[in-house]
Amino acid sequence: MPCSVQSESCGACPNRAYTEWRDLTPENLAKLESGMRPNDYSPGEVLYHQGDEVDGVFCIKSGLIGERHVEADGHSMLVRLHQPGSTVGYQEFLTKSTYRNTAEVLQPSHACFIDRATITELLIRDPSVGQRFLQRSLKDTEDMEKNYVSSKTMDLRRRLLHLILVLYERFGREELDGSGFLKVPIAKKDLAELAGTVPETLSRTIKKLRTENLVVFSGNDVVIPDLDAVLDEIYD
Amino acid sequence: MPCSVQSESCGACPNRAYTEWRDLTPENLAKLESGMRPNDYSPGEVLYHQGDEVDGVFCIKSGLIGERHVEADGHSMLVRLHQPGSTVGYQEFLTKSTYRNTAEVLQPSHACFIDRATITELLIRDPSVGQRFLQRSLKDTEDMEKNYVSSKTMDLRRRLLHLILVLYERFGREELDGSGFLKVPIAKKDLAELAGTVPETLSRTIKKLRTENLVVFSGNDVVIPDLDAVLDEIYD
DNA sequence: CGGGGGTTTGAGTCCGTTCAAAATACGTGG
DNA sequence: CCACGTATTTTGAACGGACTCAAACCCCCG
Repeated sequence: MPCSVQSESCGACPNRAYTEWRDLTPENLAKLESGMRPNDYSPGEVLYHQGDEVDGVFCIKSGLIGERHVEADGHSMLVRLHQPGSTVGYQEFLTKSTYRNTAEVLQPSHACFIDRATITELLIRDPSVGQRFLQRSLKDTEDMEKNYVSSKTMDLRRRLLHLILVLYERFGREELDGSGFLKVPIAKKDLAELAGTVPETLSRTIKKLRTENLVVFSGNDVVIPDLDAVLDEIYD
Repeated sequence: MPCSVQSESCGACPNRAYTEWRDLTPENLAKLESGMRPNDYSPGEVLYHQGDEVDGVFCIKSGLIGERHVEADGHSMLVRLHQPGSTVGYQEFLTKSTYRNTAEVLQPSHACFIDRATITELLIRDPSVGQRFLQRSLKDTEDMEKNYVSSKTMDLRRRLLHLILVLYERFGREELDGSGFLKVPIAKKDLAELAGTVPETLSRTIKKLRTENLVVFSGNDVVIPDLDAVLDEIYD
């Protein structure tokens, strides 16, 4: 169960500079703080379910959230990941629709729920909020468009290499010897859904990458001996 | 070659109610009109090329425009279609990037080019413009997300049926006998790219749909004997 | 009437899926 | 700390949807 926290300062939030609230005046920041509800979440919990009525958004302070879409036939896929600083559910909020996906906690997370009234008020008080959401939405469209194009023009091997590189940029670090190290923050099952495939095929592809010494998995730890070699593979 | 038209009134444009300029005051509307340049375009012409520097947007008055993405390896795909009322290139304009795709004229079209200075000015003068672009971007993200999910969870047959239904809503009409009629406004080659496949496979799928009397193509004329039957096929 | 692009048909191939089972990792209680 | 049961991951074999390559066809336009 989510464990409620008494009070919390958005002004002191380390992610504020990356959120849509970054330009708020102290006064409006106070309004935001008074209208939001911070919570701790454990992996497996959901912030909201696909199809639910929208009553606010979630601002991620720490951890990792995934948006999962499930089809009527049971097919499931991870649509995108949300890191600290990301506002989850803003799309559906701003279009006044129901949630398209289920927001699932993938790593222990701390997130703040912001209710409808507060966001609406802030959108009115400060036009920068709407502008930030516009920039965010433009980015999301671009990402999804690239995803779509990739899914049609690249085979799984290249898509996976690309995904690994994206994850490396977010969660990895370079070692002293120049190789890359990465702890994949999600289960193989979810990694498969993110890459647009099934666990079996992912497993085989990973195996092939290991034999070629391009990307070496051991559990969820990944070593990339030669980053440039991976880049060469992806970009023709 | 585009043929320049002397003057044109945005206030009298039949699509204005569907554009991002719908809320402009007469004064700002005059600003828009003075800063835009109307043109006629023939099929095959391009409004801009993938990779070009962005210097404005195109507002479609009539006709049909397609956004085509070409990969380094020659793979090409139609990303989306633009009908009258749509503003083409706004994404790249607002993100100050280069064009992601090539905007290609698919049907004889009339479009107005609006330069950077004019849009920037209007965005400052009237906040409703930014809000409209936000709503537009949210819709584009949703569309592309649905595209992406469909491409992974539905086979070509269902995707094509879905696409035909979308085209029917835009370009088709119901006949007296209750059947649907549709003139597909693009070549099969482009239809294939839009459906995320190649012409050969599209042709085979169309053939199968005809033998089942679900969707009957003859050239680019399409008859849908039973719309409900198609809907049943798509949704489980 | 003769190109020439677009469309269709045919045959073969491959990438990725499905189904099934083995192997491994993991959490929990003894 | 180890044993056990469960979930995840891996491996194996077979299938299938969509692609590729190649050729025939067709329709439109000069």
